[in-house]
Amino acid sequence: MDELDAAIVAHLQADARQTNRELARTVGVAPSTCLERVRSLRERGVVTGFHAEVDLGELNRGVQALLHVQVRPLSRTVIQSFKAYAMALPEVLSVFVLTGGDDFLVHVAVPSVGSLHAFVMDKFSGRREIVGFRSSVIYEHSRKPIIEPLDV
Amino acid sequence: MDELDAAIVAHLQADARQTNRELARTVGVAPSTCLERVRSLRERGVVTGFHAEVDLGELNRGVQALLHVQVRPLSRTVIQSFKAYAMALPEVLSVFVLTGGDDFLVHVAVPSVGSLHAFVMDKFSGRREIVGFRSSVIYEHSRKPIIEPLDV
DNA sequence: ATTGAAAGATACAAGTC
DNA sequence: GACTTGTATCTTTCAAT
Repeated sequence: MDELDAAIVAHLQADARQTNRELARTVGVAPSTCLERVRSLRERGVVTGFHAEVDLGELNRGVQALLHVQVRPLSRTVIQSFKAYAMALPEVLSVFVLTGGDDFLVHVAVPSVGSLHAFVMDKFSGRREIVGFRSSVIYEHSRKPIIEPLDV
Repeated sequence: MDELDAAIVAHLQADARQTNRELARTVGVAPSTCLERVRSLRERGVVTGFHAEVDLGELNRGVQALLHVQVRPLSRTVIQSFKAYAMALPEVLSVFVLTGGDDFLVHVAVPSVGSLHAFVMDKFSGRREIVGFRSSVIYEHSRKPIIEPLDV
């Protein structure tokens, strides 16, 4: 991970579809060198994939929320099965498992506030392992476009 | 947004770097048709960009946490400036602004638990607008690879 | 709106320093 | 490890359906 690798990783996070020639010119090396570096970054697992980003509003999912869930008992089985259950729901974007093991944070995106209410009622209310529940609507979510390596 | 658009959006989320030919063959149309659909999806803002995904561990950021922050007073200025402050910190991945306006959720990735402690102390402890603070280490974060449109 | 073919640009591999 | 050159493949445009 030298300076060149870091520059390539940064530019690929910003635009994964620029041509290898363009990327090479931007970071100041020959195209073949750049291609080899990108290949190496993928093989080493630094770059894990290339993905299109979508607009949630355009996908009829303009309302986002965070669902804070507490489950019991604190067995591996309960935690794993709740996580699998949540990830299988179409409304869910991602699931955070928090240390301690009793807390989940579920990030969802749904068509409307009304459908959020229905979703919570239909998919979470009945579950016996849930002993605590709180939902917050997201007013705004800013993700950093480029994630840089931190100094050791 | 017909079936073809949905299929293209799904496949581009899974792999943004497959060739147009390959994508066309997968969804069952001619390459030129596929190219025109992708262009239209970008122009309509359904697909907002193409980005490389990186491994946080490889970037020396193997420890993730969620910082729950409450600020006061509830003025637009305080909220905006706190958000801008957080987004400018290299350790921060994303910031959620929650409805009500008093709550932020800050997603961070740092090299170690020790550096998390230092980060919280150095960057949040001193700030006068913060009236509540709680941090949770993330044991696991599963993001769904493909986000699908929901029915109206 | 979709298609097929033609023109220009690109990725990728081989060989050299 | 990086660069230059050559070839196969791809993107992109355009006239036609």
